[in-house]
Amino acid sequence: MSTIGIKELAEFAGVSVATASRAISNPNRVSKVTREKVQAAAKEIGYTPNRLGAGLRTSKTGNVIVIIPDAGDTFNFGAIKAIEKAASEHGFSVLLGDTQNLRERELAYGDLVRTRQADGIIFFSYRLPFDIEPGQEADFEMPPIVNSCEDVGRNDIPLVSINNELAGEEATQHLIDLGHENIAVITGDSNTPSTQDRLKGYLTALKKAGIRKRQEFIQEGQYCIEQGEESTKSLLQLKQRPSAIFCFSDEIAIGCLSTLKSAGFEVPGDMSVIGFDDIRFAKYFYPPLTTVAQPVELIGKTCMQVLAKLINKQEVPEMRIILPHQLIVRESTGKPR
Amino acid sequence: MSTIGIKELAEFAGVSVATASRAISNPNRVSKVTREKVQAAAKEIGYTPNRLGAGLRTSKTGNVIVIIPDAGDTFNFGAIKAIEKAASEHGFSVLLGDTQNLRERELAYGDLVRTRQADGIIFFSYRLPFDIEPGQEADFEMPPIVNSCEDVGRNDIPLVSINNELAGEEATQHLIDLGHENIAVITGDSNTPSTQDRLKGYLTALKKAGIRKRQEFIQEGQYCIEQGEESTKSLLQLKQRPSAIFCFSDEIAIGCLSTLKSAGFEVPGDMSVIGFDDIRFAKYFYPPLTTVAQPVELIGKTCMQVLAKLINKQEVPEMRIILPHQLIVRESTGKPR
DNA sequence: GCGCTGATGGAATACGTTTACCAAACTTTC
DNA sequence: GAAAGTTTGGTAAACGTATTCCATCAGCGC
Repeated sequence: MSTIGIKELAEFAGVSVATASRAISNPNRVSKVTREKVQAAAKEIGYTPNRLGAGLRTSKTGNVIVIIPDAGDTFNFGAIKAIEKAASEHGFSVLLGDTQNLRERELAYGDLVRTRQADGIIFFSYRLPFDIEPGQEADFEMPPIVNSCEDVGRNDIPLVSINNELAGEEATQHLIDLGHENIAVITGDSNTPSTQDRLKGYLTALKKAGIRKRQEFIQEGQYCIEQGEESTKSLLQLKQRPSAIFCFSDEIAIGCLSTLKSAGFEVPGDMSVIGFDDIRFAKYFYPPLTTVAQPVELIGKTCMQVLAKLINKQEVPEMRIILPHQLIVRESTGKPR
Repeated sequence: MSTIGIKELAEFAGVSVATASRAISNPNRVSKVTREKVQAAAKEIGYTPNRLGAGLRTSKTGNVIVIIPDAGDTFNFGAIKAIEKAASEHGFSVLLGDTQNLRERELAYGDLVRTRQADGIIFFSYRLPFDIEPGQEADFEMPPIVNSCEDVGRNDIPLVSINNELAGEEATQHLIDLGHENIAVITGDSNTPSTQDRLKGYLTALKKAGIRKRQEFIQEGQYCIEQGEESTKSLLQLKQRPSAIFCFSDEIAIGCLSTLKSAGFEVPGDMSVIGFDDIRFAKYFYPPLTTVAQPVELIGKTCMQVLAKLINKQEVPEMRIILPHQLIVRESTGKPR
């Protein structure tokens, strides 16, 4: 059972191998007549090009790898989905690289482009998926790679993100505007630039309003529901309790709301809660969650556009693309009692 | 800048190409001494095998494609994540194929194994990602493929699923046990076997309890939040309203709960609600959601195990693997008023 | 020393495609 | 009808690897 390759196709269509190849993968270098003839023949004998063979020749796989600490996180996954959509429009397939925050897995996925399983990388981690010292120059040629949502601070790698600091400030300001003075935060992983920046923004807002920072109001954590529960419990045990909590992700807010409810606190009556991300469940929370929306669709699309440019060795006009966020006021925030 | 291939590696390590290749990709066909020597050399000169070249030779890519109608759905995504984890343990990478229920995209992703971009397929759709008439024999050799969660009813393709009919019956029975007689359902896509089976189970439970089926209590829909909202509104407008709603997915239940709340209904006081899937948010709903848990981790792991067997041309002992579901009673169901 | 086993070397082939090269044929334009 | 341009054919090389074939060699038990 010999497989049908391009030689068989060429023979069947009555053209040369060269022409057959041109007709399949470079349709405009061939006359319309032959193109259609070849394509019809391909359909008839059931020819499908072997991308491995082609890839070996052209050094392209048509895959991009998305490296992400926790693909299960709703915000992260929204971004992946958006990337997948954009990728397929660009003719790429996406490989999923869920690292569970393990360095070993980050490196393994980062290797996929060196081993020619992928043409490029989009990563959502706060560290590069290569063995490079943070400040250092790379001692190898950097593959096509874009940095999304977490700014690793390299100016040789394009960044696609929102302005987390400003967003953090605005969220805090919203609470201040409502009259809150005792505002706690539950952060994400303090290694991540996103958390660091949002925290900066929070502090800036407090300072501008002349509100003293209280260390016990800053609960450092992880971007997950369980963290929201735990940190909220800690906050409720404080002698001087906050009247508002700024959760650095909507998942944290889920845990926070749930814990508040169990403890008999009314939201926003007894406690205002604001989230971050605007995941698609946010408006279905009880109460519907005030949050800072990140434009996931746009983030995904932009990442893929930039990556495609990099892969095709085109100029990337802007290395730091800052996309707009938006404060979405729903019903989980209100005036303090 | 010549790339370093296996020739260079062999030369550097002082062995033949054959031995170098054996040491890298078939470690037990070579003595420990040489194996370590070669691997050390590989590390030193930074050799990484080109999987394209290897793949071309071996006809293996190391990728599997997961084809799924809506990867954003929390249940679906849980399964993908589990597959990804299992895949990486088996040495595979996973390609993400979100079809948005478009036939064209299903076929495109199904083609990935013919074009040798993937070695196998796991699909969550109710139709095969190939052009085959439903009842027909395939006129080509079926690639390694496993059918997950939606039984397409082919005995030449392994199925990994729960028993949806039984699960549907048990969920309904739970409501009956609580004393409900007016039980509505909001289904998923009525093309899907999962919805068809759950519906069968629902009807069986009613019948066994001697409760008459009411057509207006059966709201056909989609597995999404918006459907939950819309169908719940319809149900609330009925002259004779149900006292309990069985939502065929937790996402539907989110929409349902939200609409009930807006309409001033207490859950479970005025209306009991039960979901399906036990997505990780289910227990954080208000009230925490009674639901039927699907073992997503196990589903993902099992799919990958079976697929790996298929890819390695090993015997698959069982073509229909039915995994256990579990009714999880939380606080969204109770006795009718 | 003999025969046996297991490890290795050297050379060559195949996987399926793209593309460069050059020549030939065909089409359009003036 | 000639010149210029476009399309095609034929051939061959290249991409990087695994693997086969056979020969060789080292080590080992007897």
